[in-house]
This record gives sequence, structure tokens and C-alpha cells, in this order.
Amino acid sequence: MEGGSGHTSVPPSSSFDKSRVLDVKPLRSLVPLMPTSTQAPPFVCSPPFGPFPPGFTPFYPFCNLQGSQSSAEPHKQANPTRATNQDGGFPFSHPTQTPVGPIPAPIRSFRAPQPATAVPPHFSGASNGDTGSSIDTSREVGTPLPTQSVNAGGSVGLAMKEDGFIKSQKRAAPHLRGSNSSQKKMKKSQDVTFSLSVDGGKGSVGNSLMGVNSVHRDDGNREVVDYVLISFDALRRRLSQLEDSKESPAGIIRRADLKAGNISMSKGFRTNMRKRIGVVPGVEIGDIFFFRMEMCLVGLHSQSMAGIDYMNVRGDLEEEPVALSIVSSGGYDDDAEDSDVLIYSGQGGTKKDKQVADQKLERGNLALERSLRRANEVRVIRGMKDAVNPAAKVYVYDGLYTIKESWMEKGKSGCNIFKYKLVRLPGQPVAFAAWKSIQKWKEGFTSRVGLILPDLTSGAESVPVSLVNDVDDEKGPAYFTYFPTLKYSKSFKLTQPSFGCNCHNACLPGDLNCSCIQKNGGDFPYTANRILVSRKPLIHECGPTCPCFPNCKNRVSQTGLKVHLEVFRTKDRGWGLRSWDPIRAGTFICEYAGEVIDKVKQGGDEGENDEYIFDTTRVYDNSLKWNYEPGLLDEERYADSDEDFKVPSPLIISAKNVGNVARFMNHSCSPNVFWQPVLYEHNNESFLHIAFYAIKHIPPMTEFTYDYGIAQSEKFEAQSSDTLNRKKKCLCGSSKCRGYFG
DNA sequence: GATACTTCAATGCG
DNA sequence: CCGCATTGAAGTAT
Repeated sequence: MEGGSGHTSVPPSSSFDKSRVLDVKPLRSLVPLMPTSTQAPPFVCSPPFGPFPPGFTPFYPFCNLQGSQSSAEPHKQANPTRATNQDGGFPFSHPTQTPVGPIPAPIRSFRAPQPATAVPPHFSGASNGDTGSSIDTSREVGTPLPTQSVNAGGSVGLAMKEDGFIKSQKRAAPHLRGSNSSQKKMKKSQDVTFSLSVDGGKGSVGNSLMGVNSVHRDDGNREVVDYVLISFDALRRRLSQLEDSKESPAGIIRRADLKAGNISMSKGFRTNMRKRIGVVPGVEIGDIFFFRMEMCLVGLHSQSMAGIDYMNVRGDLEEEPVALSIVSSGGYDDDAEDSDVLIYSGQGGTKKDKQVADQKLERGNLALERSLRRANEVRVIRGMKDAVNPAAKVYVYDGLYTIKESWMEKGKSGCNIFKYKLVRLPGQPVAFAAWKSIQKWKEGFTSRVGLILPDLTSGAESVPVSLVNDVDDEKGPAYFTYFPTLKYSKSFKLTQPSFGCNCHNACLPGDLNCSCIQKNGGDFPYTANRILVSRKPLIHECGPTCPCFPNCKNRVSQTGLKVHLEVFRTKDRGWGLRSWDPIRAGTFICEYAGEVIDKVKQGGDEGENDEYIFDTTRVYDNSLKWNYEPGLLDEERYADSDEDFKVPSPLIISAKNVGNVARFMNHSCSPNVFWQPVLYEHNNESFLHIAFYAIKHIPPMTEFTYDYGIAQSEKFEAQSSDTLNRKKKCLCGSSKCRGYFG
């Protein structure tokens, strides 16, 4: 994480050539006018076509745009990275049948492709008998973890892929269990029903073909940690969704986080179970968490509530406890003002948040005391209120500290409290310190180093977007017109009008009379905090024809930016996009704004034409598995499980002349953002929009990236030198980097 | 290995 | 927007 200090920065404003800066400013922006009706959400520009609700005045902000645009000087400054395309790992390799046009009302209108066709033949055979029906419970119970097999390399595995864990795997027939020979090629979990009930109890650990292998359960790595966290959150979102709609299978789920954590724990979706001092493999300084359970699952801090985690080790004479990690999040009166020093309070003596008794030198307190003498490293997690969602907390892993002093003092209530002074080991990447800087930028106490413009949208978005360069002399991206949404400037096909829902005020999860919810297969696509639950071929949001208010929870992607973003200069990839705020997995980030075009021009100006193009017909990696694993719940509905789908109708967007922040998002072969087609209206798929959501939690100041995919033509063409020239060398740096993109 | 105990949660309500 | 009560699960200790 870059902290904003210690980096090369642009000269102070005094030495700045302001005229040049102003020159940049022409990032002209258009603020869309608001329809007069309250029925339309803010910042949504309806295409100039009906139907419109009564009182809705179509607005054409782009009438004279052509002129102004052409005057825009095309001094395009190639952004090497910002190349074309997009997408986030979506799968469209198989032609998928997706219903088009008028959507029949049945719940689950967009079904995933039929499993039968997708399952490799040899596998269909293996799973024979499991397909489409529940596995009988008798097989479940008492089925131990698959026999561990030691392969040539000596690694121990449970029927899994070479990379050590299974993304999602179809359950093998019983006679194949324990053998990994026939399972290598399996890609997706299909329609196998795992008859595990949510509260089936800790006994039913039966199916462990999913999850994390036994080696990684003890010692993880980055990939496994990501996998565990993504799986957990997918499950948590689904439980939350069920809870919101009051249709939770096992009664009320008050705490989706605990329930999801419990299921993950009992099914082996966890890693780094072996307790350890110091570094936890796969967990990096700066990583963020939104639930205590997440830190348990990855072995960073294994106490679900307690602030001090410790383990017994052999001491000089006998076993003694040593502290492993602590969470400082305001539960006690800590001093967390300094970002390198933490005065941490001991535990105990409290009742309902109040100090009612002297603390004793036992448990965590004793461990901290021993760790002071032993001078061992202690992991520190800092928790604080989430600015975006003040009811919730965010936790940041702030790296290793050592305990320098301890003492006892009288607390405000007069009781004795232990205090421990922890000092951060030098040389670690900044984490909490960066949060403090950001807080100061927001409060206006200090200004962002390298800030070129406080808001490059000139007010077109409801939150400012900073333009920053603290690495070189570039004063800004090439001229373009900022516009917050999609422009359908040409014709589009309206097959037939359809009508919005009849919900007044807001659509409510679980209301199956709401036609918008029906179109989403009966599920409300978002949780109460505007988090996307699952990827789907299409998300149906309420549109202008719906009478519900703009704050209806089914209008997430159309209500604009919510987090404070910045467009920043990268070291070697042109401009990029990142956030000042921490982002939860499933958070809507932005849509891909621009002008809808017919096709990408080939040849000619080359290069120029495919800069800033988003094209759904490109070929995308289909390996992203983001949705919850249905086998973990006792569900009969599986619409969300398959993520191998195709965009209902092709959409090509050019953001070269007109666009929003999305045009700055760079490519990565290991992205943290995916794209998802969203339909705002009930008319026609030509009204598609492309929305970006976070794949995983993204710490502040971490660049957003998605997978640009590969131009379709190149998939079939011979790799002529011409073709290769059009590709761009990928600088994402991921271990899974394909080497090029575009 | 059952069970009690402790604990810097997370939510929802008023 | 807050304080409060309620519900909770992992790990540790017994």
C-alpha cells in the first residue's frame, strides 16, 4: 500500500506550471439533469426512448455533444495499459442458451446451462447416480475425510487439483473417493446436491471433496487464503440474502457471518490452522477483514471474539503461554493514536463493557507478559468503524509488533488494568498508517501528495474523484468528456415494452409479487448493504418504469459512485484506479460508461480504436468462481451455482471520448474486480449496462483491475505478427499472468 | 471428550 | 445517530 509519503511527488505547487494543469482540466464533465419526477433515480440518464413513466421528461444531454467532442483534441496519450477491454473473468466460452426478449415470469428465468452438456463424459460416468438428486444421507454420515494419499512429490492431498485446493469439484462416486485420477479435469460443480444441512452439526463432515486440502489446512498460501475468504463471503452473502427474504432454510439466521463461519470451519474451508508466531503464510500486511470470523478462517487470529490469541510453548522449565496476535478495535481503552506504537489493554474484569473488577495475570494477559520477556513477534490487527457502513467494523492487519513494556494502572472505574506497549517492527509496508493519512486527507488537515485535481468529474458524480500523480511529470490523462453513465446514441431495438414492478417506496426482499424480483429468479440480487450476492447472466435492477423510489435497494448500480476513488499515475501502466475507502467483496464500484458503438474498427488508425473499448464479445477467462457453493446449504435451487454464462446481448462501449472512471481501470490476469451485465429496465436487453463489483475485499489504495479478455478474432486467427502486435504486453505481475492481453 | 467459561461481535431495536 | 440488550461460536480450560 502506498502511503502517500516517501514517494516521489510532483513539485510543490509553487513550482508547478499551473497553466499546464489547467490545460488538463478540460476533463469536461456533464452533469446529467434530473428528471423532475421523483421516480427516477439520480444520475441516471435515460436513453432518449420510451417508455417513460408519467411525469418523466426524457433528457438529451448529448445533443450538441458531437461538436464539443470533435473539438476535443485527440492528443491521445496512449495509456499503455488501458487498453481495451474488459472483463472480469467471465466465462463465455461455451455458447450458452440464454432466454432473450420478453421474460416469462417464471422464477429462475435465466437458468444456467444444462450441466449434462458441460460435464466431461468420463465424469458424467463417474457421477452417475448423483446427478440431479440428493445424495442419501447415509453415505454422508460417517464418511471420513477422503483417504489421504501421498503422491510422488510427497505432498499429501485429498483428491484435489495440483494447485493444492479444489475450486469446486463435483463429488465423485463413492468408489472413486480417495483417488484423484479421474477428477483432474473437472471444472465446475454442477448439479450435485449435497445433502448437508446447515445445522447438520459438526458430525457431518462427510463431503470433503470440496474445500481446502489437508496440507493447506495447516499451512496456507496466498491462493488458499483468497479462496477461503471468497468462499466464506459468498456463503455469508447467500445466508444474508435468505435471511433478508425470510426464507432461511434452518430458521432464522441472525448472524450470517457466524453461520457461514461455522459451516466453513466444519467443512474444512479454512487454512493455517496450525498456530504460529509471526508471519501467517498467505496473509499480507494491509489485508482487510470485515468479520472476526474471517481472521479465524485464515489463521490470522483464531479467537472469534477475544482480543488476545495465544498458544502454549515450551519454556525454560515448563509450558508457558505466548501471545500470537491481538485485535485492537475500541473494546477497551487503548491508545492507538500513533501508527507505530500501540498501548493495549489487558483482558478481563469487565461486565457489559464496563470495568467492574481488577484484571488478573492469566490467559491473554499472562501470554502478553510472557511475550514481553521472550520478545516474540505479535501480530496486530487494528479495527475501526467502517466509514462507508458505520454500523460495521473493518479490520486491518498491521503487521508484526513486539512488546516493549507492561504495567498496571487504575482505569477510570478504579480497577486495575494491565497495559502493554507494542512497537511495530521497522521495515514493514505501511498499513494502518496509510489509513491515518487517508483520514487526514478527508478531513482536509493535510492534502494528498501529488494531487492534481480534487475532482476530475467536476461534480458529475456525487462523490469526488481525485486525480493524483506522485510518480512522474504527467499532468493528467488525455482529454475526454466525463459522463457518468452509458450513452445509447444510436438506435436500439425495443422489442416490446414491459412494465416495472408495482412496489411503492421500495422493493422488499422476499416479495414474490415484485416483478423485478421475479426476473431475478425470486432472489433479491443485493443484500441490505448494497452488496451483490451472486454473479448471474443478468441482474435486473428496477428501472424508470418502476414506481419505487431511487433509494430502492434494487437500484445499486444505477445510483452512481459511493466510495472515494482516485485516478492515479502508476509506475509503468499509465493511469489506474483505486479507492481511499476499504471495499467489501461484492461492492458495486462503477459502471463502464461511454458510447455504445456497433463494432470495433479494425486496422486503420490501429491501436487508437481499441483503446478504451469494452466489448462483451471478447473471450474471457471463465475460471472465476465467485458464487456460493450450493452444496454447503441444503438448497434445492441452484440457479446461482453456475457462472459459466454468456452476456445476453453483445455490447460494445467506447470510452475514448466520453467515459467515467472505469476507463482507467487496468488489466490484470489476477483481477480483484469483475464485470456483470445489469439491466435497468424491463424493455430490452439493448439497455444493458456493465457494472463492476469487487471480487474480494480490497484495501484502500490498492489498484482495481479486471480481466480484459482476449479479442475474439485472435482466438481463431493464426498468430500472425500483426495479431501479436495488437496484443499488449501484460505487466500485471501475477503468477498466473498470461503474458499479454488485448 | 463433554462441558463450562471467557471474550476488544454483530445486529436490531428503541 | 447512539446506547442497550440479545444472541453467539471458537478456543481454552476443567
